[in-house]
Amino acid sequence: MRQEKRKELTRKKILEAAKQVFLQKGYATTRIADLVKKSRLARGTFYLYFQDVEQVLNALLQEVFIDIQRSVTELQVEALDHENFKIGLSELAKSLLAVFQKHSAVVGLLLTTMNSEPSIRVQTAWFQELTQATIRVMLERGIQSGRLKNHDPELMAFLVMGGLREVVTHWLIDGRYSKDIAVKVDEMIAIYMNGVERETQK
Amino acid sequence: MRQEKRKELTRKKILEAAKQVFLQKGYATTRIADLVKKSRLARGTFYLYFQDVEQVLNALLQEVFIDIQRSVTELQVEALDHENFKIGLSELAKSLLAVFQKHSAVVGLLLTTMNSEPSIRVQTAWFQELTQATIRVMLERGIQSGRLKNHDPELMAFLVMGGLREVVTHWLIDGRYSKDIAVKVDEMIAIYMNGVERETQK
Amino acid sequence: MRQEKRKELTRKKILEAAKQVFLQKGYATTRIADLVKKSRLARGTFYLYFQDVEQVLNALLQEVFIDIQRSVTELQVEALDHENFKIGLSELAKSLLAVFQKHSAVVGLLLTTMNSEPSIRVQTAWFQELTQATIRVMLERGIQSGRLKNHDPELMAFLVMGGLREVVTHWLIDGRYSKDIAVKVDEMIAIYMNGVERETQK
Amino acid sequence: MRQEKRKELTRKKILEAAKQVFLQKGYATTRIADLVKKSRLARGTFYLYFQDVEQVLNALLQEVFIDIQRSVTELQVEALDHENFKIGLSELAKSLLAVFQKHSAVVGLLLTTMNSEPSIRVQTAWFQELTQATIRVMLERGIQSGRLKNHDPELMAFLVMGGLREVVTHWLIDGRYSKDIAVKVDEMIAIYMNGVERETQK
DNA sequence: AATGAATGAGGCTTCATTCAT
DNA sequence: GATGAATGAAGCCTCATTCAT
Repeated sequence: MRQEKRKELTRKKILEAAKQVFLQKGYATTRIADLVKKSRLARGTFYLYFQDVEQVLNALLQEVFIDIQRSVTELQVEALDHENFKIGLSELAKSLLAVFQKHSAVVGLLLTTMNSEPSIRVQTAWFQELTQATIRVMLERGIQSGRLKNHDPELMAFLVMGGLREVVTHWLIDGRYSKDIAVKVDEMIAIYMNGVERETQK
Repeated sequence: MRQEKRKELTRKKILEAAKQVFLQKGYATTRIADLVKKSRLARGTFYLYFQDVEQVLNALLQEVFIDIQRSVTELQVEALDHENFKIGLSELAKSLLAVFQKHSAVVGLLLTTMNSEPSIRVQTAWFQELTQATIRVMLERGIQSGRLKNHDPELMAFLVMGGLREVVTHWLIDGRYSKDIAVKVDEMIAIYMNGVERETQK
Repeated sequence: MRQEKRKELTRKKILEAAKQVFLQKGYATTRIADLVKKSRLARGTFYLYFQDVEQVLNALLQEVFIDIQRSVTELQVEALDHENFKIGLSELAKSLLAVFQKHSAVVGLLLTTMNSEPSIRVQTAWFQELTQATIRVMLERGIQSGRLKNHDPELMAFLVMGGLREVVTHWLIDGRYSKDIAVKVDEMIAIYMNGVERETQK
Repeated sequence: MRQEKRKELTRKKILEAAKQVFLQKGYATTRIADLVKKSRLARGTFYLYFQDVEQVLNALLQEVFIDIQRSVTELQVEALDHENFKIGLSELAKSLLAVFQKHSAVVGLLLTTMNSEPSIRVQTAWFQELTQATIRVMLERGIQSGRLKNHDPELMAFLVMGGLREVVTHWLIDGRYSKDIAVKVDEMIAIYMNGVERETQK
């Protein structure tokens, strides 16, 4: 009982240290020695909980995975059934942003590592797939219900995914849009929904 | 001089080897040993040309930088003056894609490394900035001339940049859209220009 | 703690190995590999205690520094107050020789390295200065008390220092004067005190 | 004929470069690359004249050896036969100093390297021996002729040798006694001849 | 459980040396 | 003769991993 708690605490220490170190010097250059030093544990202790740095990264990603997945699946249904599609989308996006902000360090990590090493891409594939799938499903339903134009759902998913990542990256990592991120999200939706071209000859 | 040629050849050997190795095992895990093995040179020879692996990456990026910059600046003017804005955009995009395809390995590298480690982000900042600037200029002129809606140019630049990167990544790295990339580009432009929402109650 | 003792032991092992290796092949050509081989430790272990070979040399010199300084300062006072100046000097010299003999390997090292590379001269400057200062102080007091002629104390210090080093070098390194070093020291003192010229026309 | 001169010139270039480099960064850390760079010759050219850095050192020492030996042997005879022994000594010393000054860079090198590495000690042994022998011979003759006290000639040679080296080192390397070196030499002789102790009870 | 000293494989870097031009 | 690109052995250093305490 006591042991259990203590073990959990030590594990947390490592994860917390990792978050900070990854943020400071990046995942690729982080050594076990860095984690051990930051967490103020002994070198050997690390190996009682993780095999290597990658496992620590995965553990961190795991944490956010659950939250992101829940937020997406719960809201997806509501969003689609919403009489006003745009408002539904907006809510989905904002709920997602709230999760991102809660785990900002790890999400930042996710965004910067997901496209780097082949070995890591595997670990972040779930995020890619989850996002892709969510967007595709929404688009397909929108097309079926006649509310959306008949564009290639996959292509559209790529665009939204990429745009979202770019904006979130600047938001979380560069400290852009500190407060008015919600406004920007609505602008994003407006652009994707109605485009930027003025309807001249109307 | 014969020597001069030989030097140039050796340098090329290293760069060529690096392209292949980076592609295969990713930049972050590439060792000098990998490069000298692939290029079939002696360990010491590497140091006559580069200090470390990062310098090799930079040399590769440098090559494409010139081509990309030229392609963008040359066509930008034409695109903007084109009577049909969309066709101009399409041509700009396709010309850019041609450059990307010519340097596909390095551009793939650029796309995967640009958002990773802090140290590398510095090296790829030019690409970010060039793309951002190009898109912003075009948008701002479009807004001024009344052809485009008054959206935040920076936000729009992020969206296009992100979407483009996502699509190009799947194209170059995953082998998606092998042939019909041109079609997809036009679809991308259509989406950004006119949005995906159907104008129902018109 | 057990650990503490073990650490101290390992450090000692390295220092002991260094003493032997320096003696055998000289400081300048000693490699870390030599030290780990002689001390029968792993390559990496060396770096837990020292950064490079120079640090090992400094650690060794540090040890003797303390002993030499103590022996010199303690006896200096007595020597000067001695009614018979020469006997006082003799005792000071012999006490110094005892310290030299105790640390013969390191003192030999000190004598051979002190005038070599610029980088090392810095490390042995304390010895130069200590010796210089000691001799100067003694001379100046001797001059003031009227017991010594009014020669340039610095010059005199150089002569004694040089002579002492030469003799000690031959004693410690070449194995000269194995037993009668004490006799020779008294002869040195006699020479410095009364000169070698016969007082002919007295 | 032409070739001969050219060869000699190239050799000189290397030796001159070596003098400067040795002076700047010390003998032990001087690399062939340093000599090649300073002499503005090609790497391969070096090997047409010398095998390694030690050979260059030896060549430099060789030059001074001849001058020193001549100066010593020529003057030795005169000095000993001089009716005033002290004046003879003084002239010998000053003539030696003139040679030292002429070759100051190399003599400085000689003084700093002669007691370092075992391998180099061999190369500078001639200097040790020459000086020792000269001093011993002079002392022995002085003793025989009744002008000098009956001290151990070898010991005395060590003292003079050491003192001389110390003073010359400070003169050549540290820039001490820039002008009044001659005065100091006479003071040295006075000390060795008559000692520093005042003849109180006379 | 936790510790941290010790290990040695693996990667980095320098530099003497060769050899084709 | 002179050149300097290429070489690879030798030394340096880091760091994941083990293990006795």
